[in-house]
Parts: sequence; C-alpha cells; structure tokens
Amino acid sequence: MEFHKNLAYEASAGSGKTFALVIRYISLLYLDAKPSTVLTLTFTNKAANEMRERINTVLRELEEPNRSAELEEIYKTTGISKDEILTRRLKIYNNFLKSDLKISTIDKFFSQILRKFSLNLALMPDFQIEEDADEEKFIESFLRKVKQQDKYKDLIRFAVRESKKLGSIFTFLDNLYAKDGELKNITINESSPNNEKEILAIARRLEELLLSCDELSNSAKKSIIVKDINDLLSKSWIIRESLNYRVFSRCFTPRADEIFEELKRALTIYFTNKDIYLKQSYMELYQIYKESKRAQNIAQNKLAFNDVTNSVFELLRENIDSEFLYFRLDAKIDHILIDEFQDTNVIQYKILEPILDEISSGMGTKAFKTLFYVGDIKQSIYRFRGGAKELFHHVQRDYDVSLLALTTNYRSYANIVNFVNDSFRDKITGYKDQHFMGDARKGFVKVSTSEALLEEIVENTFMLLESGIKPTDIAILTYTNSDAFVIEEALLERDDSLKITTQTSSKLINDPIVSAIIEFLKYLYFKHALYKANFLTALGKPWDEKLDISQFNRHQNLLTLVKNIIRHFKLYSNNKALFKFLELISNYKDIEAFLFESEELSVESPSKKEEGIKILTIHKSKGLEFDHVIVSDRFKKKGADRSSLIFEYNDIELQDIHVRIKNRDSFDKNYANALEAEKKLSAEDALNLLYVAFTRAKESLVVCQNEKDSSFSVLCLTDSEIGSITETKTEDLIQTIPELKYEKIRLGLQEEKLKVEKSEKQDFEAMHFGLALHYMLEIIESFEHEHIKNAYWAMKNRYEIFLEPHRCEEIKKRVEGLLKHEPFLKLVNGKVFKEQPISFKGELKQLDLLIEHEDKWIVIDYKSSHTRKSEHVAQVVHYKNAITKIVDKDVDAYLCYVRDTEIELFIV
DNA sequence: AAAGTCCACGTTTTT
DNA sequence: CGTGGACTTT
Repeated sequence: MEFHKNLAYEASAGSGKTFALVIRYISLLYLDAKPSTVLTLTFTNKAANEMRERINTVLRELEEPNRSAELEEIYKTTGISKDEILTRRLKIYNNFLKSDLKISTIDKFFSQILRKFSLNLALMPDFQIEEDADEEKFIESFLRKVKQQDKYKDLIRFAVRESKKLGSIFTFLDNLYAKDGELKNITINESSPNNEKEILAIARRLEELLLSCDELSNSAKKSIIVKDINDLLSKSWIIRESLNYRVFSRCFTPRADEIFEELKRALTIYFTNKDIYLKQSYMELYQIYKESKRAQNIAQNKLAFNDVTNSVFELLRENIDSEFLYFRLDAKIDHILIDEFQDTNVIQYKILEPILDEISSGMGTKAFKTLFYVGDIKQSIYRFRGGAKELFHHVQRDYDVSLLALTTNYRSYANIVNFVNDSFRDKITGYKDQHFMGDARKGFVKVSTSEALLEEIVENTFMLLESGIKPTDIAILTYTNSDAFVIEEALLERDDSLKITTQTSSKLINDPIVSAIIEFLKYLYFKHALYKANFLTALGKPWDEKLDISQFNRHQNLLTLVKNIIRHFKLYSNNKALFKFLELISNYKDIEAFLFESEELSVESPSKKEEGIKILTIHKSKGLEFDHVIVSDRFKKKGADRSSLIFEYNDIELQDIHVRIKNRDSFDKNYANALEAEKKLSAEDALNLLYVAFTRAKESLVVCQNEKDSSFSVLCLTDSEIGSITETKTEDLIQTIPELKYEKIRLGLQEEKLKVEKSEKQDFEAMHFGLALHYMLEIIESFEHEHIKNAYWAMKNRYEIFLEPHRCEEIKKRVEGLLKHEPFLKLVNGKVFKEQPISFKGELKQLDLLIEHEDKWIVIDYKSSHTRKSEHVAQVVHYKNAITKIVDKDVDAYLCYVRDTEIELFIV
C-alpha cells in the first residue's frame, strides 16, 4: 500500500479516529520523522493527553498479541516488515520518550508562540489566559478613551438614535473582534443621500389615495396612517408582495401597488444606507475598543483565547516573517497532524497556513514532509465559535490531499448504528450509512415522547438502573447547563442517595497532595519562603521546619523531578488526582514551562468524575462515549437568533458583513440571501448536534422528547423500542493497581525542634517581617492614608501566626511613614503595577513596584533592612536593565528602605 | 374561519 | 428579535 504524504480521513462517530491518528504518528516515526518535528493539534486538552497516552502505550506494547491490529496497520502504512518494526521498536520508543513532543491543543500551541514574541506586543511572557477578565474595568477604560478622543457625544447620540444600550453596542463590537483577522477584506461603501423624507412623502401619497376611498375599513384606515419611519416599518402590510389582499381589498387599485412599489424601492436604499451608517459608526468605535482591549491586556497581563489567536495572527501578518516565527519554536515542523479539523476556525487555519505551505512545497523533493488531518463535518457543532467545516474540503483541494472515509462504527451496537443511519440518512446531505461490528441483534434504542419531559427522563433513568446498569455507565446529555442542573435536582429528589456528577466538579489543584507538590515547585523556583511554609503546612508539618532542597535540581526534567519529590517526602497515595497530575506534567519540559503555563491546573479532578450518573451538555460530550445514554430535549424553547451581524462567506473567505435589521430581507436581495445562508448553516449545526448526541451511546440510547416544539422534530422520531437492554458487562478491565502505601508524615520531635539554632529563628522572623511588609504594600489599594486600615487587616490576617502583634503594628507604622514621604508619593504618581513578574534572560524576577509615567518608567524595590547593601543595588540595576529592554523608554530605578524611623529613597 | 394585532417569553454551546 | 398563544376584526 502506498504511503499518502497528504492524507485526510473523514471519520464518522466511533470509527476509530484516535486509532488512525496514533497509527499515523507512529508510522511517521518509523519513516524516520523526529518526534519534535511532528506537530499534533487537538481540540481539547483531554484529547491531547489521550493521544500522548495512546501513542506511548502502543509503542510500549507493540510486541504483545493485543497490539496486533496496530502492528498490522503500521506495516500497511509504512511498508516496513513486521519483524523490522519490532526490532526497531525500542529505539523509537526511547527516542519518543526523551523528545520534546509537540502534542497539544491548537490554543495552547498558539499561546506558546505568543509567549516567545510577547515583548513585541509589550506583554510580559508570563501572561495569563483567562476569559472575561474584569469586564467593568474594560468598559470603564473604553468610555474613558471615547471621551479622550472627543467622541462621547457621538456615542450618546448614536445610542439614543438607534435606541441601543451600551451592552448591545459591546456585543456588536465583540462579534467584530471575534473575526478581527478577517475584517481586512471588508470595505464599507459610500452611502447615498438620506431619503427618509422621500419615503414619508411616498407613504403620504399612498395614505391619501386609500383614505379617499369611502369603503376603507377601520383597521385598514388605522394601519395606512403612518406617523414616522419606524411606525411605517412596523406595519404588517409593508412586507407584502402586493396591497391587493383582504384588508385593502375594497379599495385596492393598481395605482396603490404602483406607489407601494415606489415605496419599496426607496426602502431598499434606506436599508442599505442604514447598514452603511451603522457599520461606519461601529468601525469608529471598534478602533477605540481594540485600543482599550490591548491596554487592558497589557495592564492585567491577561489575555482571552480570542486575544491570543488575534495577536498571533497579527504577528504573522504584520510584524514577523512566518519563517522566523516558526523557526523560534525550537524545532522545524515537518509533519502536521490535526484532529477534529471541522471545528478549526478560519483565523486558526490562516495561522497554520505557512506551515502547510512549507510542507507542501517540500513535496516531490527529497525532504520528508507530510500533512494529515481527521474530522467529521457531521460533527461540526462549533460554528458559533467560528468553526468552519468548509475548511475540511478546502484544504483537501488546495493541498492535493487524498481523502479516505472511515465508515465502520466500532463504538455502538448494531441497533444503535441502524437507528442513527435511519434517523440521519435523508437529513444530512451526503450522509453515508455506517457499518456495525458484531451481533446484529444487540443494542437498545428507545424513543419516548411526553408532555412531562422531566418525569420522563427520571423514569427512564430509573428504568436503566433497575435493569442492573451501574450509575457510572449512564450519561444524560442536555442542551444547556441549566437543563443539566434541573435533571440533577429531580433525580436527587427521587432518590437522594444517588451519585451524580455534573461537570462543574472539583479541580485538580484542590487535591492536597497535588497542591503541596506545586507549592514545593514554586519554592524551588522562586525561592520564596512563603511557598516553603505553604508546602510544609500542607503536609501537616510545622511551617518553620528545616527543608533541605540541595538535592533537587530545578533544571531537571519535570517529571523526574516530581517523582523524586514524591519519593523523598513519601507522598505516595492511591489518589487518582496524583496520577492525573503526573500525566499532566509530563507535557512540560521543566519547572519554568509548567509554572508559566499552568492553566491546565483547572483540569477537573478525575476522582469525582468517575462516580455516579454523568449529566453533561451535548457540547461537552463531544469526543466521549458512554455505555448508556439518555438524550434530553430542551427544557426551555430555543430563543430567537439575536446576533446583530450576519457574516457572509464564500467558501472560507469572509465576503461581506450585514447588519441585522428587522424586515430588511423584504427589501434587500443580497441581505435576504445572506440571511438565508446563515439560517441554513445554523440549522445544519443544530442537526449535527443531534448526530453527536445520538452517537455517544455504545449499548443503549434513550431519546426523551417534548410533545410540542421538540428540538428533535426535524428527525420525525416516533415512539418505539428496539432491542433489549444489554446486561451489565461482567468483564472486568479494572487492573489491579498495586496498592501504594501512604505513609504518615513524621511531625518531628520536640527536641529536634528545639535544636534549631536561635539565629536561624531570628532570621526567619525577619524574613516574615519583610514578607508581611511587602504584602501590605502590595495589596494596599492606592498610596493614600485612608487605605492603610484595610491593607493592615489583610496583612495581619495572613501573617499574625508568624509575627508578634507588636511587629504587625510596626509594619503599619512603617507603611504610614512611607505614605507621608513626599519624594516617594511623587514617584508613584503614575500608572502603578505591583508585584509584576518579569522574565528576563531566562531568569524570573518579581518587581515590587513598577510605575509608568508619560516620559519614563520607574522601578522601585522595597527593603526593610536597616543597612544599605551592595547586593540590593546590583539587583535593582538588573531590574532596570530588564525593564529598559522591554519598554524601550527611559527607566529610573530606586531602592526604598522602609524603616521605622525614616524612609530612605535613592536612585541607583 | 381566516387574517390581523398584541403581548409575553426566553435570551446556549467553550478552547 | 422571532415565535406562538390569545384576542380582535373582517
């Protein structure tokens, strides 16, 4: 069999998509690709972890009989004999293990790129990724900027005239921002002269004509009298083809329709003008919106996913040569594997385009470069987020990709596969029937229609439970998160001993052992005694116990390091969170990479996830499978589509943007077409969502639909039961994990404690004193006397276990002294950043105080010691140099000794 | 009985 | 903003 350099799989649900990816990846390794040159992009973190895990397992177990299927496929793909494959296995496996793997989600991949170039965007490299960071502050700064640019009145006039609230203006701008990189193609036409008066004049003529007829009915009279343009647009006759219908029938003349036609032509111009006017107004605001967004990102050192993608795109388009950009990723990318390609959005694709070009330009030459992607356009459900299923075939055409279809469903039993085929065959265009494996009688499908949806779901859940199915094997899929909550409540009401897991469960970081390890890593890296204390107390040890870290090398491979930590402190437990954590950190090279990109710590802890009935939204269920699935209809009817913008695409290129205005489709053909296309695509997404829901089930599928307004109504399902519920499987795949011992941590004897030298104890007190002082200065809202009280309480609350009360008082006094120190107050009179982490030349620094003034920046480092020390000066000089490089402006650096008797502030 | 008008209602999904 | 039920008009 020939090896396809460019290959795509159309992989229907359950058809072994991950299997195909794993085979492709390993085959590449056998064809001498270096692991670090194989970029593998997935949609979720979970999928990325699973990929890595599967590749690892297959490589490890390739010799074993249960991996014969994989061996066979690798042989078929590469043409390398099985003997040779097995001979080379160990070498390839070892090489894989020690390589810097590039298997991640597409968003994480982009954030890694951005971190390498963050200084180009005036961002610190350790920016956080956080959605909706402080909305209020953003609106505030937006309005401030609007005012600065003297556009405040315009904004208000615009809002009043269009009766738009600030919120809806923002929604509009947000929608534009989501497509920021695609807006370049869009030009806004010149508008024609305002024709409102003309329209009203025509309406008057129509009114006169009809009123002159004596037989006109009362309601007809009422509706033909027009007050103003908005009144006119609210008339129900305005969207008719002709006025020759019942209401006006007694008085209708062809002349009436002539005037009506004239009115419609004028309205077409009116709507076009309005569209242009709105877009122009918004575009002006949009520039300000983007400026404030950037300013906020920089100030808070936080970016949303959108910001990351847009910034990388901008980097690529405007600032940086793509070759250079990808060059900085440490290794060249020769191979690319993309999972769930139908959910990739256009901007993401355009960022990847240079890599694809590079790969395909190497075709036909000796260079070994390949492209591979899998996906299923039937499962594209992320259009609302910009996902463009059109990409699937677009890339196939552009890069001459061979397309293969995976059509056997290895997941679901026969009855379910048949049911899915029957349900979607005529509904999804180009649907191909899936084949099933195994016994044709197996599998259970039930469709149940009811007036009382909630009770129906509860009934069916208990029906499954009573036939011996374990709660863990049941999943209930819903449309919305709130639906999930309603079902959970109802199930618990029936039986409050039920175990149920909804998606918002505990996070990995909440696990005590995991969080202790993280504190230890922080201590190792930042050397801050606070982290040491946190670590010790997390283990139940006295916070001031001695901790020898000399044997830990922070430059070591992270996984090895953590394993050493676990061994040394005897942190063994049979806790699943710890295993999950180990799996997670294997993604990171070293401490630095981990601490700087630890968004993943919010990954849900698995311990809770594996218990009880799972209730989750269909969107969340994507890529998962469950033995028994109940799909729930909507509890509330779907709201109208209120998105203010209609984006018109031609294949993957944004063609035009239309502003949604009620009834506009009756007067503007282009708009009507765009609206039509939009509705069609939404309907396809809704249908795909059902396909995703139905194909999650392995053994049984129960569909509970509303009698009225069912979301499933497109499928025309009728109540039925097919097959019978399969007995709970007896096979026990649960491997006996050797019980790991959890050894209680020795708390240390009194005598040992007393042995701690006195001087060391004093040092410790001094250190905490310094920390507490820094802390109080960090959290004080601003450098004004009135804020001292709150900062003092916060500091005391945190440090009183370490410090005597009089020492806390002393800190307060010192801070009071500082806030009376005029030279200091003068310096901080600017834009203040506190405790900014900054990475410079591979070192991490924490700046006490960074102030932006118009002409320069100022760095201030607080010290609490009595004497000046030369090492302090050296440190601050270092900060100064670092900041100068970053901000490219003059920087003054100061040392500020905050003592009880005096404040000493001097420039270095 | 059909057509027109008025009013209340709901307003995701997520890396 | 669009939908569907209730009420009104022809």
